Amino acid sequence: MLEMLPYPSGKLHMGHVRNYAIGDALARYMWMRGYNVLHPMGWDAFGLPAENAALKAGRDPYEWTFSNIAHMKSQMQRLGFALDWNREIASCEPEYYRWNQWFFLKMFERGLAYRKEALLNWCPECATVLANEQVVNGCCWRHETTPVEQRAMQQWFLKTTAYAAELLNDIKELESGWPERVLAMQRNWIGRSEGAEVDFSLPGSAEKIRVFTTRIDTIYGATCVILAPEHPLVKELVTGEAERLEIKEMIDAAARQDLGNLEKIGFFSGRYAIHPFDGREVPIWIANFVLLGYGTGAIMAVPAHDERDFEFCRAYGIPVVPVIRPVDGPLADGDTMAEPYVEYGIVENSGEWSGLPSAEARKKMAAFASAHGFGTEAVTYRIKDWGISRQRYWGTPIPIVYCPRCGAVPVPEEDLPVRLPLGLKITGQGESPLKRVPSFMNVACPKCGEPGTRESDTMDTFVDSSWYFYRYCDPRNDTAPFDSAIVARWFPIDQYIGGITHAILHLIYSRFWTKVMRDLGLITNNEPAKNLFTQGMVLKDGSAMSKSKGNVVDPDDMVDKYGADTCRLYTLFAAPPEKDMDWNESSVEGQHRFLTRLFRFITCNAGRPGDGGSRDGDRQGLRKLHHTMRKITNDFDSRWHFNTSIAALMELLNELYQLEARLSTKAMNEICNCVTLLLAPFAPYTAQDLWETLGHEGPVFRQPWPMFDPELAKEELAEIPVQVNGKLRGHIQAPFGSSKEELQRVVLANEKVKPFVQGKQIVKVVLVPDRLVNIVVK
RNA sequence: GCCCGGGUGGCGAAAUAGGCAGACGCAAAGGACUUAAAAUCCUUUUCGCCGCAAGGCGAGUGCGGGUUCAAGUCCCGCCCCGGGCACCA
Repeated sequence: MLEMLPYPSGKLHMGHVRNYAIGDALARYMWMRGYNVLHPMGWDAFGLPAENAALKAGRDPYEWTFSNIAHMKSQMQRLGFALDWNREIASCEPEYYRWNQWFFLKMFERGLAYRKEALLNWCPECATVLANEQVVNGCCWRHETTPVEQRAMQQWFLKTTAYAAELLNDIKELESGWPERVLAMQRNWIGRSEGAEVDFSLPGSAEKIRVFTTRIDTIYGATCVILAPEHPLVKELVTGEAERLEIKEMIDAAARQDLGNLEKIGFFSGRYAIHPFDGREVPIWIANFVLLGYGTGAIMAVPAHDERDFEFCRAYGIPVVPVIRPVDGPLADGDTMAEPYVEYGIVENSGEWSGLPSAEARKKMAAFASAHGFGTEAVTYRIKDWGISRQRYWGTPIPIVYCPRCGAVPVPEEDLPVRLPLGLKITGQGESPLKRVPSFMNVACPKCGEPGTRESDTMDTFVDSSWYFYRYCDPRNDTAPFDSAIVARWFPIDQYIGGITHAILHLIYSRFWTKVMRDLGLITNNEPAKNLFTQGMVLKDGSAMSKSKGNVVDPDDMVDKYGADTCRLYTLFAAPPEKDMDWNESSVEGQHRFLTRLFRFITCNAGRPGDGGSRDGDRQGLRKLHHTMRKITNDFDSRWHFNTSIAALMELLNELYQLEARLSTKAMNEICNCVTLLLAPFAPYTAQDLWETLGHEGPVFRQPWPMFDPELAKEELAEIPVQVNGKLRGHIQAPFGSSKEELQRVVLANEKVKPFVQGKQIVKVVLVPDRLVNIVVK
C-alpha cells in the first residue's frame, strides 16, 4: 500500500488527508484480512520552496525542511494513519540522495546521462531552467503568468527517449490496473508517430536536409523545404546579417508567445534543395512553425495535403500542387482549392507510384527511399530526453568534476555522496548558489589530480521521487540503494494512490527509472506499480484550495473541532474517492453526529444485562448486520466507494435504534462487536475506544475482518415490485425461488394490480426471478 | 481541433449485470422534550395535479430520436461543463 509522499511545505492540506485516509482505510482493511501490509511514508524533501523560504524569511533550507517534516509527521500521527515510521525517508538526507548520485553515475557509464548545450525553458521568476513538463501554456508551472524564455546552456540529460518505445508498449501491462485516463495522457505524451525520413540534397554541397514525414505518399506535392529557425544548417544557408537578426527575433518571439496561436511567419533562404524523387529544385524556407525539437527539425511542405503547410504557402505565394485525390473523386485544383485535402486517397502525378492507394504508397515509397540510400522508414516520438539540471541549491548535487585536462569526470562511486554544503546564504540570483562555495567547488580531478571544479547544478526533484518507493523496502542500506532480494519480495507495488496531477511527470519518470534499474540488474519487475488509483481533488466553493484564494481548510482546525475520525470519515463520505469533492462544513457535522450516535448506541448497550430480546428482533438485526458486512466487504474488494460503505453503516445504525429493545444480549453483543470492526478502517480512534468498551484488549485492526454469512444476510421473503406495462403498480412478497405460475397467481390476485389488468388482454408476463414482475396488457 | 471524464432533487450523492429513480447525508420546514437554548428524538421535503383525509393520477435522470415488456444505465445525433494535449509534419 503506497500513497504518494508529500513535499514538506509546512502543513498537510486536505488533499493529503484525503489521499492518506483512502490509503489508510485500505491498509487497515488488508491487515484485518490477514495480509502482511507494508505501509510506509517519507518526504519529497528537496525543492524550491525551501530556497524561497530562505530568501523571504531567512530560514535555513535544512532547518526549514526538517521543522516542516516534524510538524507534518505529528499531523499524520494525530490523524491516526497507520504508517511504518521505521522506514521513513527524507530525500534531502545524504543517506538517500547519494543513491541518486549513484544512479546518475550508472546512467553516465551507459550513456544514459549526457551533457549538451540546448535551448531550454528559462523562467525569469524562478531564475532556473524548467523541464518541458513544467511549462504550462508557454508559462512557468509555478508562475502561471510568467512567460518562459529560451536560453542556451550546458545541461545534463537523462535519455528517456531510449526507453520511449518500451514506455509506450508496456502500457499494455498497466491496462488492467491503471486508470485509462492516465494511460491516455501518457500515450499522448510519448507521442509515437510512424513515417519516413527523407534527404533533400543541396546542390554543390555534401550537406543534406533530412525531413521527417508521416505522408511520404504526398512527396511529389512538396513545393518547398522548411527549416526550424534553430536548425543547425540555418547558420550555413543564411549569411546575411539582416536575415540572421530576423531569425533571432523569430526564436525569441516564439518563446514569448503561446505557440498555439502564433502567426506563421517565415522567409526564403535564397537557396534550393533537390527533390529526391523527381529531381526538381525546391526552395528552402525558414519558418517559425517548424519545431527543432520534433522529428528532424525540418519538413517538406506539401500545402495541398497539410493544413499548416497550406496556410503558410498560401500566405507566401508558394505553389500548391495536389497529388492525392479522393477514392471517388477527381484531383483538386491547386490554384483554387480553399482547404487542403488531408485524407488518404489515391496517389496521382507521382511518377511510377501514380494510381496507388496512400497506405500502399507510403510503404513502397519509403522502401524505395531506403533502397536508394536517401531515406528510411522512421518512428518519431514526441517525448524528449529529461533535462535534469537545475541552477538551484536545495537538490542533489550532480556528481561530476570538470577538469581542464580530462573534461567532465564522474566522481568515483566510493567518494559518494557528494554532500550538499549546509549553512549557505541564499540570494536568489540566477546562477547556481553552489558556485559561490569555494570549499564545495574546488576539488582535485578524480582522474588526473589537477585542480578542477564541481558541477554546480543540482538535480530535478523528480529524480528523488522516481525510485523512493524501492528504498522503503530497505531504507537504511548503506552499501546499495537497496537489497535486490528484499525488493523482489515486495515489488511491484500492489496499490499506488495519489493525485491525478502526477499522471505524466512523476509516473512516467518512475516507469523510466524502473526500466533502467531493471537493465542494471537491480530488480526484475518491469513496472513499478500494478495498480494505480488517482483520487479526486478537494475543492472549496468549486475551486482548488489555495492561499491566494483564501479558501484553505486547515486539517488541524478540523481535528481540533471534530476530531480525526470525523475529518477522515467526511473525506471518505462526501464523494467516491476518484471524484473531486467540494468541502462543506455542515456536512462534516453530519459525520460527527453519526459517530456520536454510534458511540452512544454501543456504550449504552455494551454488556447490557438481562435478555429482553425476541427471536424476531434478533433475526432482523443479524440480517441487517450481515447485509451490511457484505456491502462493505464488497466495496473494499471492488471499487472503494467508501461513501456507500459509510452510508450502509448509517443505515444499519438507524435500524438498530429501531430494534434496540427487541435484541437479546447475545445478539446485541455480536452486533456491537461487528459494527466496531466494520468501522475500524474508517474511524480507527472511535473503533479502538469502542473495542475496549466492549471488553476487548489489543489493537482493533489486528482483529480478523468480520465475514458475512450469506444465509444470514438473506431476506426470508423476496419483495417483488409488480409493473403493468412497465409502470409500477404494487408489490408482492413471495418466498425466494417462487415459480412463475405461483407468482403470476399472487400478482393477478393483488388488489393494487387488479384494476390495471381487469378487462384487458394479457399479452405477456415478464418474470425476473426474485426481482420483478411485469405484466404486459392490451 | 483531438483525446479523456462528467451532466440525476435546494445541495453532496445512491442505483455494482437493462429491472422499484433519489438509498445515506446536508440544508430547510413543522413538532416533541426544555423556563429557555443547545443537544436529542419524531414528521415532511423531486415537480405538477386531484382529494377534508388515508390516498390517488401524471411527468421526471442535459436535449432529440431509437432498441426493449422495461432505459439514469444500451445505440444514433446534438447541447453544456470540467480536465489533458494542441503548429508533433
